[in-house]
Amino acid sequence: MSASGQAGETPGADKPTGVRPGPRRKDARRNQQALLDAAATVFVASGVEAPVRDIAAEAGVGMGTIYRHFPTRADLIVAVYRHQVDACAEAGPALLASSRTPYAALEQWIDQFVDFLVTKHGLAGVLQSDNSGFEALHAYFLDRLVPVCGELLDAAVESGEVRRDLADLGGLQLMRGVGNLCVGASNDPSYDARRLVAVLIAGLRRPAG
Amino acid sequence: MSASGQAGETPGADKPTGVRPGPRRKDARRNQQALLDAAATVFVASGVEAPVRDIAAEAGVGMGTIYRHFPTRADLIVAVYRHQVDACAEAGPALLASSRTPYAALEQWIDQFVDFLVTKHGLAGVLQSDNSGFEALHAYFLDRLVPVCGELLDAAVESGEVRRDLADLGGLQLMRGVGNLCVGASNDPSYDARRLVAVLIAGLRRPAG
DNA sequence: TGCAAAGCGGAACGACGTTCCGTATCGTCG
DNA sequence: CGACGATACGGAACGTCGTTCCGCTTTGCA
Repeated sequence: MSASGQAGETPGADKPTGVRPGPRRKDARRNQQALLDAAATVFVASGVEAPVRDIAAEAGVGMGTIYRHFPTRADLIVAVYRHQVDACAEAGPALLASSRTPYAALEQWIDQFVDFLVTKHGLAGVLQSDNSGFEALHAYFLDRLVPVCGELLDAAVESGEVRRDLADLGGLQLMRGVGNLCVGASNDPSYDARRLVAVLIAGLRRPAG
Repeated sequence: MSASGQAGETPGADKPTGVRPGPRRKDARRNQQALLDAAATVFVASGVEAPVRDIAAEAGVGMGTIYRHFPTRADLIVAVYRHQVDACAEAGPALLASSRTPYAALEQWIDQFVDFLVTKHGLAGVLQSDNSGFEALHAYFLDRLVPVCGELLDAAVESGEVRRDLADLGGLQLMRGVGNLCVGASNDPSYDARRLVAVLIAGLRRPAG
């Protein structure tokens, strides 16, 4: 099941973040880093849907190299944004501890997530499962973030701030909804994803005071 | 209304929507209809993102023919779903007149719109502006539906059911939000777009009674 | 220093949207 | 009724994309 398939190879169970067993050879390691840098640059300039060739060119490597290090573009995207995703995941419990109420924590966490998505051109558009070849990206983002989101949601239900009939909505659906609302947000200044997400989150709330 | 691009060819500026200016020659008219039927069939079978060649093959025509009748795939999609879009547009004022409150009308109208989107595989995914070459589709759907949605929203604000601070949200943003929430809904049974849309619409409501 | 193994570049492939143009068909006018 | 120009047709061809493949180069170890 291709649990990981990220930069290096992590055969066993997944190790959360952190150390990756880089390639054995020095030039390979250097190219891998060049690829990551180039991808980050190109993603900022042209969005995450930029042609693979552009990234290879920016890094000064051939097509074979890019695909050996990152079997699919999704793996590259995951590698580039991995630490930001991890930061977002780790922010969840922290917010839950520091905020006044679970709902406030959920609000802030979603805000942070939306910021992340909106900042990266086209990232949200690629999070949809109907796209082809992005299972890895999907898998990583979701595996990492869904449990956090689910916990926040559950806590907010438990505290009575969120409608009980939404208890079974689940972190996955909420995240997909939020992600979907962010699609196209970076391209069109007349579309305010943050505002719509805020409306969605407001809709979770229990009606009467 | 109508800014553009529909079935036939538009030599100069725009042409009024609604009536098809069928081609002058009989075989042309026949092929155009065959294309529409084929497209409808293929869209149901493979989604609206099906390759143009598949549609041409299903219709038994060549590539040139399909592009002469429908300069871009978006025009074909618009032509196929035009009457459903029109029906949706016309349902707006009717619901406003027949429902107990403007908010109820808005709810029902959105429901109908979501049904439409979810039923067509991948249609929602194509409504995003970040995709290429779908301006025509975007233009038609939006030109037709946005004013209706805006009216319903305005009425619901006016009646005090919807938060006043959302008065300037506009039909466009609300529709884009709803459309975005429907992305990928047909492919993944675990994602309930209708439910999330309901949450979004609930979020429009004024909080305390 | 030699020699696998590991890694590299980029040509090549297939799918796609779209364009182009030689040919076939239509409908009209003589 | 039989041409003849306009109209429409088919499908090959082009450019772009993601991805694969393979002959060559580099590396690191003995």
